Amino acid sequence: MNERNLSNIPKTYSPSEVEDKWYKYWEENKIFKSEVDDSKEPYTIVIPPPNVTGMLHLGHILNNTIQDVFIRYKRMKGFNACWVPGVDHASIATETKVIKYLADQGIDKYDIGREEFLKHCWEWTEKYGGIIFSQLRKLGVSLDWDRKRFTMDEDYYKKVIEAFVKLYKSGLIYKGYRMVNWCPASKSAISDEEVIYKEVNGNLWYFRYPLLEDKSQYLVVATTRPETMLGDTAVAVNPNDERYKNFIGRKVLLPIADREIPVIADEYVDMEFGTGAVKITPAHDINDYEMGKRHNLQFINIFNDDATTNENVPNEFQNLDRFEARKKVVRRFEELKLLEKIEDYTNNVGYSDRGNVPIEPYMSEQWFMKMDELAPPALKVVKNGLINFHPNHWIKTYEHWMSNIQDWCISRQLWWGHQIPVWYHKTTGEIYCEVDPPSDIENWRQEEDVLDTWASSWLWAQDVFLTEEEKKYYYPTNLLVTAPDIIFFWVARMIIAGMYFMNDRKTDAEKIPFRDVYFTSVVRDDLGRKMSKSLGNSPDPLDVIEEYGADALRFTILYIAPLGQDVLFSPEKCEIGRNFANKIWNAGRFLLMNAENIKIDQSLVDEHIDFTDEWIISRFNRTIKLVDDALDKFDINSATKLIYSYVWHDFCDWYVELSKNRLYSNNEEVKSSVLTRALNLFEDMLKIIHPFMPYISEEIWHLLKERTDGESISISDYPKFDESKFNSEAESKFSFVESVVTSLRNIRGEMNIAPSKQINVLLKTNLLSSEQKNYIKSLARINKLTADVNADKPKASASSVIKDCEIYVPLEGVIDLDVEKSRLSKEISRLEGALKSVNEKLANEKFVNNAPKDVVEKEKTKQDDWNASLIKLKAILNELS
RNA sequence: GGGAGCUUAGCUCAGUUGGUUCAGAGCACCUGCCUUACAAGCAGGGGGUCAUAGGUUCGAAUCCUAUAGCUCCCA
Repeated sequence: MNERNLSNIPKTYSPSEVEDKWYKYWEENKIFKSEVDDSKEPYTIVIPPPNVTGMLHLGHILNNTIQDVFIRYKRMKGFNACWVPGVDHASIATETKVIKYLADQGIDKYDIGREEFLKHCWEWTEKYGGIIFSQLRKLGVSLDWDRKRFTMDEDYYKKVIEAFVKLYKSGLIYKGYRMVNWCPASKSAISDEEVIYKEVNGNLWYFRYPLLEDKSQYLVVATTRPETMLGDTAVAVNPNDERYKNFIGRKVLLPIADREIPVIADEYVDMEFGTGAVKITPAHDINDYEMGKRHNLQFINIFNDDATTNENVPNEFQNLDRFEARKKVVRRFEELKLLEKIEDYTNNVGYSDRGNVPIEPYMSEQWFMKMDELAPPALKVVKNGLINFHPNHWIKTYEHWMSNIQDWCISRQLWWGHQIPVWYHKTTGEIYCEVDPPSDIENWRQEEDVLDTWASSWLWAQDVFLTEEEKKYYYPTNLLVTAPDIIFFWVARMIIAGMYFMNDRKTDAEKIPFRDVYFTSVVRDDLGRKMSKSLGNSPDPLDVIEEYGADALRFTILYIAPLGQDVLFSPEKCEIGRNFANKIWNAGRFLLMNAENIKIDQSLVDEHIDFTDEWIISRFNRTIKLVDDALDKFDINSATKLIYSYVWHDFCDWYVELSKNRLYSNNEEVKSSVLTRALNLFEDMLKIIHPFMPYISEEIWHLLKERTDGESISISDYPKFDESKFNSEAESKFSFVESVVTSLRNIRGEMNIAPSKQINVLLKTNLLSSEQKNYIKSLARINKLTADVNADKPKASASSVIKDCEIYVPLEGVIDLDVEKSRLSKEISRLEGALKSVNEKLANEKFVNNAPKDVVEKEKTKQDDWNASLIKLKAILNELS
């Protein structure tokens, strides 16, 4: 593993060759293992559990990369970092898949029974359950695999059941017959949050309902769902609607069903919609349901649990799919000459998130959790800042939902999941709710329903820790990283669960499940469309990793993910990360190649220091500080940009180039000193890269020197910034050199001087040290550099001015005077423009009097500097003309 | 109908409490380079009335108001 072969480091970095090797090494050496250790402060994250049979997608990549960055960063900073992996059982999704799998073999779940069906579910889970874990490993995440959890684990299952029993006994769970969102595909209730609304182009049908006492008169009602008329038990109008005032209290004869139904008045009716007269189907529409209760109407359920029509409709309409029934009802109205008209109409139809069919508002018996007591404490801890959301505007969404929260329908008519621990006595009907079944089990029948998956995963943050000792140490966790679309499903409910079930703890700060919540961006494709299977715009992350490397994918997705907004991803964008990895690789390659001939000597690390060293050390310390600050603020995107910029532009573009002067000198001691220092800086740089790009940083870290077995950059010390290393003087010395060099390169470019051609340069200044001059000489490829404040201006030269320093490149015979004049003119007008605004400011008494002194001072300095430059430039231009 | 967010270069986005030429980065584009770490690279360059209209201020991309457009969530 640690064999170093430096003689032939390839020119390009090949991630595929190193990534698997290091992941194996990390696992074998238990680098990510965390155990209770009171001498260290814990830093804990629980993974948002993916579906047990789910596949890794780009949302997971973003989410888990962010978690990994924080956990690795904290681990290197000396925290006892603990990141708990796991999956949830995804009740409805898994059951749907297993049902389909069995159906393909001609097996119906009701034929084989609950016990047999669950065996198939477990087989399915075992077959597909490990896949997402191996996919996550590819990403390089530092999860503590010894802590793998599953919501159907025996321990965890028991916790879920205990929670139910506790809530039931406290009167917070009740059973009720009421209208729920029914998914006819899975034949189960679903919660409000599992309903997604889609715009559907449909129709508005206008039906005539004849008056009972005079069939030649009728009321016209408009509906988007004709088939539900079979369950109508009233027609409603607005009491203020003059058109219908004298219909109120009379009766109409409901066509087809031949039922007498009343015309009622209710403020709720919108006079503008349709005709202003509304058919009321209390058993199949949520608004009608409320109205039915207000007016004591009859509730007629016309559907079976699969949304086919039942025995409560006329014979010929029975056992039809709801959409078939719709056609037939419309046809019949047409035949009866009771169809007034059909209009096009776009409406919002609720779909079952999982079943992907329109949901049916449906009366049924369900279990509910009361929210009025549970919600307020969970709202409080977010509002008072014990839990912080990032970006914090999510608080408003959370607050709005929490303040308008409805009781939670927690029962599902499914088998795969946590079966509700309620038993009904076969003869007395008595209800028994305990963790353990009644002892005379033969006299009892257990509730068939299972719990909503979220009613199990809401305990995740507390019950992935199996012992009280663990819970005491690791809980509250530090950070939750999740997609904003499950803020209600999961985040809110986990907070509720924390506040309720952790009530043996004294303070709210100890009860909360996590201190910070980071809401990730939503990953979309390059055109801003949602990733979807049907569009085929969802790249397989494993293919991307294969092509670009896990580090490249990780870095890229963080680099392009703006804070709090959607991230537009395409695989090609991973070139950013791949190229960056290659840059790091080659910087390392450069240093290591030099190390073959130059002695590394740590005793020389503080010797032969010049301003370029002081500058890079200053820049590095500032970068560490800025990265620390960015991560403290959960601004991970800025952190990546800071690191990218430091590595590429400061270290590679300038420092490495500057170092060549001394590395290629003939003073062995200077060479040793420079290389040793550069390698140390490079190693520290790898450490700040490591949380973002764990593989390449580990690989090069091991190439830098011999490491003992089990050592890892993952558990090395993260660099601490040292304010005393900030060095403004060195920075300004460097910046002067940089400006002069850039200016000379610009002259070369504009004057078409080949890069290979050496030039002579005169600098009229006395501000430059000999060190600075040496660097300028080599970086600008200068043959002869003269620095003399009293020198005469050479004839026919290209020129530039940096502060008070006049730069001349003699080009007698080659210079194009027009090009040079336009260069100078451009610079002059640029300066004039800038000076104008400064002059105006300083001429403004109000500015001079009101602005802070230092701002005024800075403006004055600018004015002086630019004036000086301008005068010099103008003089130069004059001489050319 | 209620709420949240967004509008800055061709594209995607930074821009801390108003104050350095503050109008920036990456990608894309143009020009020149196989310079002994890297062509997945190096050097140089062009490009924006900061959505619109008002207002506050000595000073506005930044604060306020209105308008327009886009996205998402909830009902």
